[in-house]
Amino acid sequence: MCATGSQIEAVVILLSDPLNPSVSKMDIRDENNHISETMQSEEASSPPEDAAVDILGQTSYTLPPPPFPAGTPAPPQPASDPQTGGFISNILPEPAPRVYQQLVPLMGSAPAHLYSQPGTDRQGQLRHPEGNVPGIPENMRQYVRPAGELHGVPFWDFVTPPPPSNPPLLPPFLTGAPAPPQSALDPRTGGFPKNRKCEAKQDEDRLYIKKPPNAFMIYLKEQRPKVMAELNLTGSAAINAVVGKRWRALSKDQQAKYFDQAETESCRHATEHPDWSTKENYGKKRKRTRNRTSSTASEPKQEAQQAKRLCVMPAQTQPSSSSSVAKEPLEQPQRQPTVTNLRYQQSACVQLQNTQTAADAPVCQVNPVLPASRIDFSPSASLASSAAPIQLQKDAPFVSDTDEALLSVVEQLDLLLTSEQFQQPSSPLIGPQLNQTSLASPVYSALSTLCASPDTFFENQKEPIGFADIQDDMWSILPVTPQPDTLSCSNTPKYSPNSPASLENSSPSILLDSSVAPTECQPVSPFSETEKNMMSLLNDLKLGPFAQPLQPSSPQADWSSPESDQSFTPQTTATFIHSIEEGLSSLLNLLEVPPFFAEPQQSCSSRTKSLLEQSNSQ
DNA sequence: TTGCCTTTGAAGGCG
DNA sequence: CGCCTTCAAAGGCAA
Repeated sequence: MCATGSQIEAVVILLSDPLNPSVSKMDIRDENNHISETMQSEEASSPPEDAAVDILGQTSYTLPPPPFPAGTPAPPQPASDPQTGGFISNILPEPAPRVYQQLVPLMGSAPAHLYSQPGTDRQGQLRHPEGNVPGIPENMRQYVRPAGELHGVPFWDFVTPPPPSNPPLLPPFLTGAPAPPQSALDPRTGGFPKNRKCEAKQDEDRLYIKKPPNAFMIYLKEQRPKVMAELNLTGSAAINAVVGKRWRALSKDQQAKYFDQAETESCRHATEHPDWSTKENYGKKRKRTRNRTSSTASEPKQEAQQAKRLCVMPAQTQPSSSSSVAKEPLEQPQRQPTVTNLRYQQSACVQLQNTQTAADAPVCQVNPVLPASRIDFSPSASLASSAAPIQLQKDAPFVSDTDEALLSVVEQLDLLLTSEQFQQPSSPLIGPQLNQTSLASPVYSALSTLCASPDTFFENQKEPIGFADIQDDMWSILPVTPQPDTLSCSNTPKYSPNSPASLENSSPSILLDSSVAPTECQPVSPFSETEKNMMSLLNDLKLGPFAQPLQPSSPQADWSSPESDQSFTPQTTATFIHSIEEGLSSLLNLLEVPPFFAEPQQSCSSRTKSLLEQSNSQ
């Protein structure tokens, strides 16, 4: 996955088609019956696995390591390290580099990639330690540093290059970040300065800060477009009644994820508006409307709209769209299923307390919102938000299916990493080692970097990241260990840890086969069906048209050159993105991602189709 | 142009 | 503590 800045634009603007679900007109009276039917049909909407395999097998690249450590002088390595498949080695660390602090995965959230203050001595302090960094591949250890220990689990800092001098606007799906990253780091505090315009205006006009949504509101927002399509309803009152009915039909577990989201939103809201309370808005709504009535024309409304755009506009809302009908399908999906795991909730709190100064933020049980100097830009953390940071909405590009797909994959990685299976203490492959190994992966870090500065990510990316990387990543996180509940003989792991060395001459299918053969008594496969599917899928990844690395000498020129076989023209980019969209869609289906994304008809955006058609016609 | 409708949950006020 | 009110989203509709 690589592209120039313009090509990442292409990625970003690959818009989702408006939802085009097959409308099944139903009587609301049948709603109860429909609930289970819908769930079943959604589960059955996975595209054929074979298609996913075909599509996913597009590219193969060497693994790009993370950027050189910010605390060390730029290593005199070539832009493309033949050993590591390195990349962005010629990115100069200016100004102060940021440090992504890699923590233990939070509850239902991506592991926090925390922007931390690199300190005054950026040449020395961030130098990677000489000590061992458990769980980190050897060729990556120079890019990390231990950052502490939590419950016996070490975590580490991941050093990345600094943000560009003119950081780009973030797409809406990233706007959950607590502070706008387009602002330069405050040299004094190390954090992002607050939006002065918004702040000043808020002081001036006391901008209306909305309440954070509760769990049902999040669910309502997610379900409304579906209900509209399924029942062919338009009135919100009727729709809300249906959604309310569905909400009550949900189990506690199903509702839990929405409560988690609401908790996250509440924490974020509390951090962004520490002085705000619900009584702040008490009576204000009617009061505002009364004021609006008494004031002239649309000024108050414009003010309110501006307030929305500038300060508290939910990321799900497309700012330029005033058409409710068109807007609904473009809504961002809410944060998707989170793993309700108290242990990680607690860990999150500990981490928060561990990494921030006192009184920086209220104590959050989940997905703590960090002070400006330690902003969590992890993809899933971005997804976790529905509140946009200040001023990013106006010109923010749309989010494409691909963006969501990538983020969803990351989220799924999180889910895998935070699943019970990965936390069983008896497994040698779980816990910090596996987590850190996988989270240190280039794709994961690249995705995080992409999310931190999407417009420049590909500019800085001197080496492509392809599906081989994703393959390695996904494969690396697969629990290559028997599941205790399926073992019939012993608890002794039958497989070596899925370290790079152990996998050196192994393919997923080989190991998959070996899972049946090598032991004396193994009537039950130790792998779940999902794992098998993933292994099979990953094993079938093929070399694709982007398998050859780009020439690092003039990367951007080459990438944009239509004469170059290896270039990323808009057409090849479209093809590539198309494959990502469909491939990830299939992959997400295997991972049982909720149907908000895994609807096959949405896997290829109209924009992508258009680009593909252009490509074919040329 | 504005408020109502309609849902659930959170939060604050009040007795 | 329990009850009540308001507000989060949002799009049609009546006044």
